[in-house]
Amino acid sequence: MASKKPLLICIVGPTAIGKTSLSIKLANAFNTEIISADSRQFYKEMVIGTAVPSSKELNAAPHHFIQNKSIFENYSVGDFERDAMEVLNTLFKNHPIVIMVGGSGLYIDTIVKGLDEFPEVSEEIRALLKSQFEEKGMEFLQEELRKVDLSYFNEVDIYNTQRVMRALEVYRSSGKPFSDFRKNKQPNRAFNTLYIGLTAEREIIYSRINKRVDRMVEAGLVDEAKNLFPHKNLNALNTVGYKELFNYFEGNYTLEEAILEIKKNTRRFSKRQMTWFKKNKDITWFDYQTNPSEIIDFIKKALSQ
RNA sequence: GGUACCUUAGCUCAGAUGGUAGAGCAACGGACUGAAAAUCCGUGUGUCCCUGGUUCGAUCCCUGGAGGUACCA
Repeated sequence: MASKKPLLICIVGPTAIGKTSLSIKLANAFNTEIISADSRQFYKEMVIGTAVPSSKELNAAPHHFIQNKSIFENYSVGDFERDAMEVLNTLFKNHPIVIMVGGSGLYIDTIVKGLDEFPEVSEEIRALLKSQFEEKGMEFLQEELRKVDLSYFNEVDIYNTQRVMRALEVYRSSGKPFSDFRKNKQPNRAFNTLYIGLTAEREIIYSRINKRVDRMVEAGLVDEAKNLFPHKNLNALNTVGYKELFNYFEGNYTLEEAILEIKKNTRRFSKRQMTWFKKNKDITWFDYQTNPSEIIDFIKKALSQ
């Protein structure tokens, strides 16, 4: 490689495709460590439903950002960018290559491409927006956004409450329109990136998902969710595999229905993941059955160029 | 074997005095800058069982089949 920059290998792909297993093999092959970019595997209270790597897998290679947070903490992409960049920079001091795996496209992009800087938003501002939305409805928020940030108003899906509220909380915190902060600047990262994508035909992905959900239930997912049920309103628990079981506990579904819903929502999730990754033309895709040694050779070849 | 009813989208079903069809679910496509496993937007994908007939025109009516369900034997 011409430059002396270290290399971040990003392993991406839909859920249940085998990213964890590949990442460990690559970490061992290149004698390095793994950064997880998975917005749910952070949380130590969720184990079965998030398909966290097993203790055997965790012992096979050093992992970062696995079960290092609690569902009672608020954790966001911005926090992840700060924390992960710090770990990454430390790792690069001793490792020319680091592996990052994850199914959360935004989290991957955040490390590779960076986020723009946005102001801090206080809990009070967020809470007020929420209550205004509940009392006065979406039109009220849309109207404010139209007045203070016409540019973003025209761009955003104004029926997406999360987006509209986000833009308004930034405006109310800073007095400046949200679109002013969206500079889309590409930070100069001190590393190169190589994307490895794992994929398969839709039918295969879906059948792997269905089987994995069955295995999760056998492994005790229902009990795990039952213990978390009292905290069901926490953001971190708005998660496939848990929210459907909360509905079962509340009597809205039978257990069988809840399990079918988990499978369906996981399928839809995997489709959204693919939509995100398809846009990224830098990803080299491999079939999920590809022998890891073939992928290792591919990386070595890329390194030598 | 007889009688009745049924056969329309991947599934469950609706429908038009005859003008090639539509709901729910599933599925599919897309967006994405601190909630992202979240949130939001968009899309009917069809040999209307087969076969002759009547008709300008049949998925609809008539003939004859095939398959299914129920009841009677």
